[in-house]
Amino acid sequence: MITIKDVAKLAGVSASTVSRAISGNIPVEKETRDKVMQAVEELHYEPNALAKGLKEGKTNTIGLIIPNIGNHLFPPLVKGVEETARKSGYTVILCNTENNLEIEKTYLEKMQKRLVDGFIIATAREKSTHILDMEAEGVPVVLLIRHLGNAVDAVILDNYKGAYEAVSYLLARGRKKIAIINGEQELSLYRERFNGYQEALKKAGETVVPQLVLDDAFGEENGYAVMVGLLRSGQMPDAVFATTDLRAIGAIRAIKDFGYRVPEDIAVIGFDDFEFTKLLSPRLTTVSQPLYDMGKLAVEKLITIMDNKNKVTPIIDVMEPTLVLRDST
Amino acid sequence: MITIKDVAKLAGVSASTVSRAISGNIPVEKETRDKVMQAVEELHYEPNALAKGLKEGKTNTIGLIIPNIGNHLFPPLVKGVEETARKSGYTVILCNTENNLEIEKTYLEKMQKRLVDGFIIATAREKSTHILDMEAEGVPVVLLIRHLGNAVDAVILDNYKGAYEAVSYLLARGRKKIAIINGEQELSLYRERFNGYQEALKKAGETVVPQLVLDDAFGEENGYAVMVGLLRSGQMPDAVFATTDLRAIGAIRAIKDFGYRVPEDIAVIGFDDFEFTKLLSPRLTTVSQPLYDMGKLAVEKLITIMDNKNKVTPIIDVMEPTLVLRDST
DNA sequence: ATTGTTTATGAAAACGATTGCACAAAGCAT
DNA sequence: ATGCTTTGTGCAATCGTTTTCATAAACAAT
Repeated sequence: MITIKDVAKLAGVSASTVSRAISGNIPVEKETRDKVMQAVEELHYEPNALAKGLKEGKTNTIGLIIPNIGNHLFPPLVKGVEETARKSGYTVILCNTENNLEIEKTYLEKMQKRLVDGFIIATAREKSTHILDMEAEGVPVVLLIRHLGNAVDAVILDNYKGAYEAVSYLLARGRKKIAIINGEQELSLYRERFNGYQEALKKAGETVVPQLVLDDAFGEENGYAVMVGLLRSGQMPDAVFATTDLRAIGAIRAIKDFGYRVPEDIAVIGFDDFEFTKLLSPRLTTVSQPLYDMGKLAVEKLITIMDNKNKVTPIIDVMEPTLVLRDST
Repeated sequence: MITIKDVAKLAGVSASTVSRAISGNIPVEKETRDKVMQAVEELHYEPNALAKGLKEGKTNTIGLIIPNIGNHLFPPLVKGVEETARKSGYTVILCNTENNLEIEKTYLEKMQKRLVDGFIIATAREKSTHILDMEAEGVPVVLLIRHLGNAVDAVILDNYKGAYEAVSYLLARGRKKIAIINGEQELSLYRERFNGYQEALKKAGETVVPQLVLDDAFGEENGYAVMVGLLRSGQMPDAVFATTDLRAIGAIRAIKDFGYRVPEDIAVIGFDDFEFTKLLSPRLTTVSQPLYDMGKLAVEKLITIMDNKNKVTPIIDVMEPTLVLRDST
């Protein structure tokens, strides 16, 4: 491996001078600088990132913690993070936790001690004392797609608004009996989506009918199962608001299996706007999250935090969803 | 930050002893070890990864270079890599190159100097002297989904076989006029898929009719465009072999737009088995790549290479595709 | 000519870990 | 009891940087 000393020797100067010539922070005579640069070229010298990091107490690396890269939500998010980080001179270490708290903790602990300058965490747990601890210790952290009250900086979506607009749209188109297929109530994002649903109905003078509120576990399969249950029950809705595209797709499959048409008999709206959602037939109307931009913003916030030594109070940035109209409504 | 010296002081021993007690490689008296461990606990000491890496010349980190995490091919691959690496005590740094050679080179250069112990590269360029250079310099590298002749270790798919089996299946079901929607001929994987197509036809006594060979740029849009062109030309195929699921989906859209039925009038087979492919209607018959396993194998190979100081000749591992039968044939 | 500044450079001390070497204490054989 | 090995520990060097401090040279001001 070629070190700074090799360069120094070839250029006929000391290691310190090489360091100064390269960094440019401290003035070096033009002539010596040229000699150094030439030696650098000649030897293809690249400074050892480890030594540099050790000395400077900084690695220009950030850790990105996500539950599952296989979930279609995350690739755009990761892309936004990665791209923005790269453009600012940061490298990102991707950590996939499999939604396993132990793995998450291990990752955080392992990297905290100077492999990484800060974290972006996108694992959607509600209570996370270990993250609060990190924040308290002064480790730079930004949450993504989740928040821990106002205790930690975060970039989240206005879930309430997304749901409110989706349901309002259905109501405006004359739909009355609107079912909701929702997710785990422990997650605030699903509670908020439910609130949006509820408020939109209330505003229109409708009431929430309990039989049309379907709580679901996860994914396409369950969307299907739950929708089948509803159709069997005799309660025939004229629209479905699914809090996830996957649930919407499952619901559509069930509706078709029962011989009904989408959107003529039952309109369906999803949530997330997974990329492939526009390849389906009917193309899915859905609430779109600006995932790429959210990833981008999270990095920008994190960099600000890392640069600012003196801690300021956390800010929660709330991004706006967009209702994307397609053929399922 | 808590260092080994803090632990040493608290335990009343020297830093060296702490190091030895922790690593366990060198015997330490039971009693002192206990004292050390207790101090470690008490202070929540975690060794500084940078200092350790600098001293040992090893970081237990691998770099994973991919063109675009947004492409559905990559999440399963990344997952396979990440999970296997983690289980072996490695951390992975994800690098998204946007298919941009400059970004790729920058990443490789930047990380080569000891931030990373080895690389897995999944960017599908044919000529890559920079990678050959790395290999020559002794940097551990494994290629994934691509290969550079026999010069560099690689994990690839038997593209020929996948295509051969897909087309043979269509032929066995009585289809005769089989079109192929293919990708850039500069990429060997598409050349191989074409060869498989060609051979299957030949074996069945059919010949390749040039009008049915469609070369395409990329994605769903182009699959659609190219298929429209074919249907307009009056050449009516009874089956389509698309070398990518996205192309297949585009083709199906075109076929439907022309009022034909899939699979009754025209059967369609894709390639890749993107996860959402089974959510479409009709559910797509396709050639599945064992992406997760390929990522896994790549890591295993890389670790072997990194452990083995003495270089052995590169091995190209060829994985088997599987034909997944669904409703589009 | 003398002193005081400025400027460019090198030597050396960090950063936090590991490890070869030296040495003391303990164990064993004679 | 003496010498020889074994065992456990500390000291100091090392990894490749950056940066403080000191010094020498160049220059300006008296």
